[in-house]
Amino acid sequence: MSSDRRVPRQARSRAKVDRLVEAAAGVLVREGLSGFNTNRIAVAAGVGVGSLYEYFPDKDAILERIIDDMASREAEAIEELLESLADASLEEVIVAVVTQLVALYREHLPLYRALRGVASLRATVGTRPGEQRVLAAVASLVERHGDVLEGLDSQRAAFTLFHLVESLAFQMVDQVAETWSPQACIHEIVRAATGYLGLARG
Amino acid sequence: MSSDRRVPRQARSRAKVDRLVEAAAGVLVREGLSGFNTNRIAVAAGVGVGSLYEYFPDKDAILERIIDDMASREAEAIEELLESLADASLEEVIVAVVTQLVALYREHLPLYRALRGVASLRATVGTRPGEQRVLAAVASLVERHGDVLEGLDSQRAAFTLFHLVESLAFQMVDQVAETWSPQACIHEIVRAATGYLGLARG
DNA sequence: TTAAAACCCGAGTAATTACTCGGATTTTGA
DNA sequence: TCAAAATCCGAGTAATTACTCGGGTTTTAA
Repeated sequence: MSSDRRVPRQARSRAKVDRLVEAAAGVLVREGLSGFNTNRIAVAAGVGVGSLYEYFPDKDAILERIIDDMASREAEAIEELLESLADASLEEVIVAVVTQLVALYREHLPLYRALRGVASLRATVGTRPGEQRVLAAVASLVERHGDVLEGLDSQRAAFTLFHLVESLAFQMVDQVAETWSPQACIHEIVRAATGYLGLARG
Repeated sequence: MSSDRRVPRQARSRAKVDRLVEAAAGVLVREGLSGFNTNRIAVAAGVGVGSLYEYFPDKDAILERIIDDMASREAEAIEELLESLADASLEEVIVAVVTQLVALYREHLPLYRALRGVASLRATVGTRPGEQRVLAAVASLVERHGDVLEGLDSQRAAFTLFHLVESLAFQMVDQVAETWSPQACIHEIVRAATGYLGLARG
């Protein structure tokens, strides 16, 4: 399960590991998965290959680390937003989350493009702790607004709502963000989410 | 652009190419992308490596072929369904398409799992002719039901609707089909789709 | 001060693998 | 019938690359 490699204790080595992860992400973006090799990563990070293997048991561990970092950053952003909007209406929360997600994807589009494919290739799809936590937060959001919602199982609704928003946000940023305005993207996704929940007005 | 390799003319070689593609898909499913190598594919197909390279310029071309085959099969299935339901109500069409898609993913889940990741890694995402045709068909569907729909741009709605349905269908089959019944999956997706379109009843 | 611990390194190795090539076999069409 | 075209093949090659290892440098703490 856990890495059998050295844990960086000194500031020097901790910084090096960070550089390594960042450089690796850059390599993945620039060279693609087929160009993602440890020698290149080491060079890009200005580090010897040996050092890389001091801290990562194998190539895959670096990839895993990149994915985990991104996933937990995204999860944290959403969780924070949900917390800070604990008293807002459901519509407001949805608009805020969608806006945030679209902005996030736009900002880091190349990396997300690369990671989407890579991540869905792994065995651990859907079992990342970050995703589980977000799902739980969304479920509690749904429960808290149970009065406006009718007969929705909060677990199910959370799954549907989360994947609905996330998938659409990525697809739009990835494929039509050049054509559609960000507002248009957000509007479409919000319409889908509120529509699913039955919040839409005539 | 186009392959500079031999085009199979005799029945023998056409059958061989088919066996090759099928075997390659099997290798991808069983061994993953990292085990997807031409030598193994050739053995699995009961064919010499040399023969493989008679008909495919490189390894990537086989992968491309597998993806294209799957994508066009899916596109054709949807197009046929849309045609055969030209006179049905919008709800009926949506239920039918969602049902079909969920069934399709369930039937070939391992291959779809493998291909989703691989496909989204390619440069040609979103530009497959099959997808373009489906998008056009959905747009025309939306236009035909313009009376029930209000102020929806058919191009935009087609994109949103299509990706909404396809992403949710895959995610559900992939992650919760063991937990939820197929009916539950279909219900959730249909609710999202009709909700987006504003067809939901009070 | 100094030994131990932490850190750094990159040439080298062993394994993998995409793809070629030259020649054998089969099919076709005149 | 027979030459040209199509097909088949798999040992071999050149390139790539994950990872090790032995030895060096820096930091820590007693």
